[in-house]
Amino acid sequence: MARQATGAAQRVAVATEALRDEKFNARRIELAEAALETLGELGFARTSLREIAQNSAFTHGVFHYYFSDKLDLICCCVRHYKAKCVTRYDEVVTTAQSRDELTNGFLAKLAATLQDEARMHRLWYDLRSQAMFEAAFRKDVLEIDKSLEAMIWRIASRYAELGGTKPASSPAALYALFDGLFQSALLRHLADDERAIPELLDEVRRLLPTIC
Amino acid sequence: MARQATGAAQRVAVATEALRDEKFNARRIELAEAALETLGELGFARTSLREIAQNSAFTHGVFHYYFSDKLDLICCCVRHYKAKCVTRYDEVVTTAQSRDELTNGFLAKLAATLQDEARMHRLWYDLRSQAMFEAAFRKDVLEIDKSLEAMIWRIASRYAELGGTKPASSPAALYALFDGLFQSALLRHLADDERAIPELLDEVRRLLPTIC
DNA sequence: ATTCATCCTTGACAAGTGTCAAGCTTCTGG
DNA sequence: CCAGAAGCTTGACACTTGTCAAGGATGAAT
Repeated sequence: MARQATGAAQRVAVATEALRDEKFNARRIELAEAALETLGELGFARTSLREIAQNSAFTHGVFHYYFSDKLDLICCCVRHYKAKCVTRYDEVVTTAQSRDELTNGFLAKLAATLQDEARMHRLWYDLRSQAMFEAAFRKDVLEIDKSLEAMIWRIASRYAELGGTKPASSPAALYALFDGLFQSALLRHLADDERAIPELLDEVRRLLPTIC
Repeated sequence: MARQATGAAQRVAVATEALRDEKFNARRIELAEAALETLGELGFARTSLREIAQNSAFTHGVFHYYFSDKLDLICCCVRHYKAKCVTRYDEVVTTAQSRDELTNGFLAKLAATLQDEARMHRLWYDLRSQAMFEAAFRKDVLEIDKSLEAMIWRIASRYAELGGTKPASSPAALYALFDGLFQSALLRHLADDERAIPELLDEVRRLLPTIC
């Protein structure tokens, strides 16, 4: 009896703790999402905890209840950002039935994200640069970079498959190429260069058959 | 007579002013160089004027004698940085008499600069990211990016010429590819990945014949 | 209804920031 | 040699920063 009661109590305790953890984590993500807004607006260098709090429903003290310090918060942001972006093209990859369809779907998503999520993209490049100075970011950043490389590779593989060929480059080179082009287009787009997006699309359209 | 004297006096005045300007500019560059040291060490976000001054032979007040504000200083740094790096491979390009010679010379310089000047390179990526947030940097950054693209194009053109062919990609795509590969290798190198540099060299050696 | 842990706010702290004015030193032209 | 300009230092300013402790609100369990 006593043993059973204890066991039940323990199970309850474990369950409630798990629930608390879940709630705790949910709030962490909520705060991280709010932080991402401000980070995307101002960049890492100019973003303070107070500014983040002001653009959220909370006050600046909360962040020290949910995060050990500023680095912890930003690491959480980076990790959360990752989950949202590495699946961007997956639907196109799985549904496309021809090279043309895949190309058009890919280019459409590319143009859309460059247009609509420019602030998140520039934040990514900002944080990746920070990782070159701040060791605490490196692990997460390198992991995301690998995920993005895999994402590009899925597109290239499928493109090759639809033409009955094999990609002509390594995953690393392919990713470097797309990332470089995207980064350059993003900078030009943010500098109000209206040719940035169309020229990126042209370049990618021309490149796809030669490298995949 | 009066006219001549006035004319001579004016010439002298003009000359001395030019001299002063030159001295003034020399000091600006000296200060910018000191600033680059600290910026390369700490990154844009963590670098303060006092920190820069402490790592130099001057005190923090000087910077407001020579620069209107912090942005002005950093813009000067960026511009100065440019001049030093866009000619990095030019000697190799002009002296190489064969594809092998050019390849080996290029790869050697690539490895050397990644090893020895990693801090300057990460600063460049940092500042290029800053330009996505801070409009004041954009003009200079875009200009440097163009110069770097031209630098890569000189290598590719010469490589093609030495084999009697034409480069198979656009200058923009080629630069994006090399920049992406370099950036990724730099991050890995800074994360103490010893395979970063050799793998970059392998990748570039493999790529050169297929794209140039 | 009371108690107690959880969640969040508030206000304060020390340290650090860019900026600038006042004044010291050094150099230069007369 | 000396006056005045140029170059540089010093110290102060207003403000922002991350951090944290004290305490109020909230909600669940007894």
